[in-house]
Amino acid sequence: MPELPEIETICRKLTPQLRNKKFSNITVYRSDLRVPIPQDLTITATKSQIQKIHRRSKYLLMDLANGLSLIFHLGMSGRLFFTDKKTPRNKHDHVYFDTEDGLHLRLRDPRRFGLLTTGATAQLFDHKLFKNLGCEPLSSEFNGRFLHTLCQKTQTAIKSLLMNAKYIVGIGNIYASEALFLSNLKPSRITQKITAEDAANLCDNIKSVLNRSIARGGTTFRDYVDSDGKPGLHQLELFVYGRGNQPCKKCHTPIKRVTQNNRSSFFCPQCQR
DNA sequence: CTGAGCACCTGAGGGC
DNA sequence: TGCCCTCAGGTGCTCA
Repeated sequence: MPELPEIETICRKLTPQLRNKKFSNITVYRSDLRVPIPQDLTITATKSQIQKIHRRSKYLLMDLANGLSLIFHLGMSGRLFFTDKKTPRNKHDHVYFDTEDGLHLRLRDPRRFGLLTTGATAQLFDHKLFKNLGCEPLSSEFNGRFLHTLCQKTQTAIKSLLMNAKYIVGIGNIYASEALFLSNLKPSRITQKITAEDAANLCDNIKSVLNRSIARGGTTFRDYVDSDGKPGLHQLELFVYGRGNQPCKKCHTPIKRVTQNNRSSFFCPQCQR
């Protein structure tokens, strides 16, 4: 479900509510997510202060005072949200987190493509889940030259490259489609045919679409909500994603939907080349 | 090694 | 109402 802007939104919302607090109790109802939830989580992650909540790629991380970090991934259908403790349990509410001051957070994930595990904070980026991750698109390291070099040394469709986390993290199906539209590049354009100028432009558009979405609390295309149950607003600004057969907002040509790597790609056949 | 294809899992929505 | 199909914000394995 969520891409970088949605995880960033959740991260920013959780920080003021959880920082410097402790989980008094964690209850696991179902542990067989994509990566099984460790048996000892209910012991190791309680009674220790939450010092920092941050994001790497589409992972949400909570660093605890005891040197352990909680690692969350929401997959396609995951939600991390506060609710009343008395709210009846949905059958896909896999974990309950109670804080010492009475907050109640739940992890819900119907498809179970997400994960919740732990890792040593000091060696987090040597962790199996992180060690092969590429560049953060909102960092200064990610610039036009970096992207152009990447395009030169790979031979694939540009959209596949943008969505490949070993090169660039956090960009999923929505933002890849949107950034390519803003750059007038069709998703199937072969990377080696991307010029330095295209790459610089695409890089700027990736940053701006991600930043604009974060500013609007993310994109709610189907059912994304943040930790307060609020949907995002960026879907109001989508140019192509989910708009198959509808007129292009720039030139009125019908938007095309094609399948690429088993995922839908949307683009304007007139504006994007 | 690289890149494409598919599996993992559940639910929603449309057509008949 | 039900059945069968397609589709869904991700990732990682397998195969050529």
